[in-house]
Amino acid sequence: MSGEDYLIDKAQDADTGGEEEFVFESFLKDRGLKYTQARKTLLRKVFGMHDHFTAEQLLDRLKDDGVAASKATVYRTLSVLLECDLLAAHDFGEGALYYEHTFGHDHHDHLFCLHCKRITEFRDDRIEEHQDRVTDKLGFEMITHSLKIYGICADCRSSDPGLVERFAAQSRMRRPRS
Amino acid sequence: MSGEDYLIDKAQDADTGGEEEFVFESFLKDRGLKYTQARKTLLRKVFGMHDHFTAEQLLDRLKDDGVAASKATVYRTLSVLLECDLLAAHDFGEGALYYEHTFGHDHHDHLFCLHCKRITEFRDDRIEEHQDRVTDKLGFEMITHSLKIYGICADCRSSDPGLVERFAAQSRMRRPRS
DNA sequence: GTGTCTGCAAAACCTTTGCATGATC
DNA sequence: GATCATGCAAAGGTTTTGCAGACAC
Repeated sequence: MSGEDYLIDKAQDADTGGEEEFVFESFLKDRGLKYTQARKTLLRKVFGMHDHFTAEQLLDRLKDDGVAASKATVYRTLSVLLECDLLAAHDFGEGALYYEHTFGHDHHDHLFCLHCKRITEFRDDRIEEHQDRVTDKLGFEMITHSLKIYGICADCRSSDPGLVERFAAQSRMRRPRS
Repeated sequence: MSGEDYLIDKAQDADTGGEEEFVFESFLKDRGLKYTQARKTLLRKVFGMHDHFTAEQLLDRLKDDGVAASKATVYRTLSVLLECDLLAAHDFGEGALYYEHTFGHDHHDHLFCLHCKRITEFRDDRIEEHQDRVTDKLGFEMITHSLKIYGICADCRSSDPGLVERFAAQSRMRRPRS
């Protein structure tokens, strides 16, 4: 099995055909909520970010485009997008949450480079199977799960081989990764 | 393989023979830090807690015993204990961090009951092997990792079977578990 | 005695919320 | 026109930090 078999190609779903707008609008209508200009703008921006991003980064991107929205509106909109499953949030212990749009994506796990903060997605069905087995045996009903692997990516390592040791040393410091 | 094979028995290492004191004192001495009364008290309290606990819970326990320490000292001491590997911290998305003392414990993963907040430890070597395989293939140097399974434990389920559905519904709301 | 610790209160940090104003249906 | 959304600023929670006095070596 080669590395490519694990990787998830974000570019594949770069073009969703705008279907997310339909999902969002339906979700809002169903609950008597309004499809406002701010929500429209934010939805497009979020689906235009093909990496994981923080609320702050989203705010900055909006400002860059001259299409500002307030911090409160950004957080409130992200919250609605989470509820309607168009968005997922992940905590990598960096203080702020990282978001990614998920339009019918399968579950996946993450590699997080402690140096460049790059996030790589992967999926391993056998890990999933073993998780199911563990919860079955222990009588635990799984609702969700998260597997995060922290370390140094190949690019960072080749540009500075000492990184691994330095980050390993501080890995058991204040903010937890585990 | 039965459920017991996965479980980690915390009671086994309830008595460390006070060896952690030696480790802590050595660590402090090596860096020109002082083994103060507050640190001694906190170390004992931490190693007397055989479950996961938050900073707040630790503070409360200290107050109950009439042996108060300030919030600042508690946080600062926890931080030192993390550095010398006598303690580990885990974030289950509850707002505060959960700590557990680790005196030469092997790595393990966690089940977190969303209802009663009970934390169960388990270990599955095959999951670990698959993680190594993934990082190898992707050229990623793993430093640490965390696998957390969220759901409802057997006890909670038997006392209220509707819990699973209720928690599943709110699982994609604001605070992330993934 | 020098250098580190402690406690207090204030700050930091990300995120949420109250309220008056403005937009949507 | 009723209701919901927005923006601002203030509050929320946990954790960190600055500083003056107290302790350890």
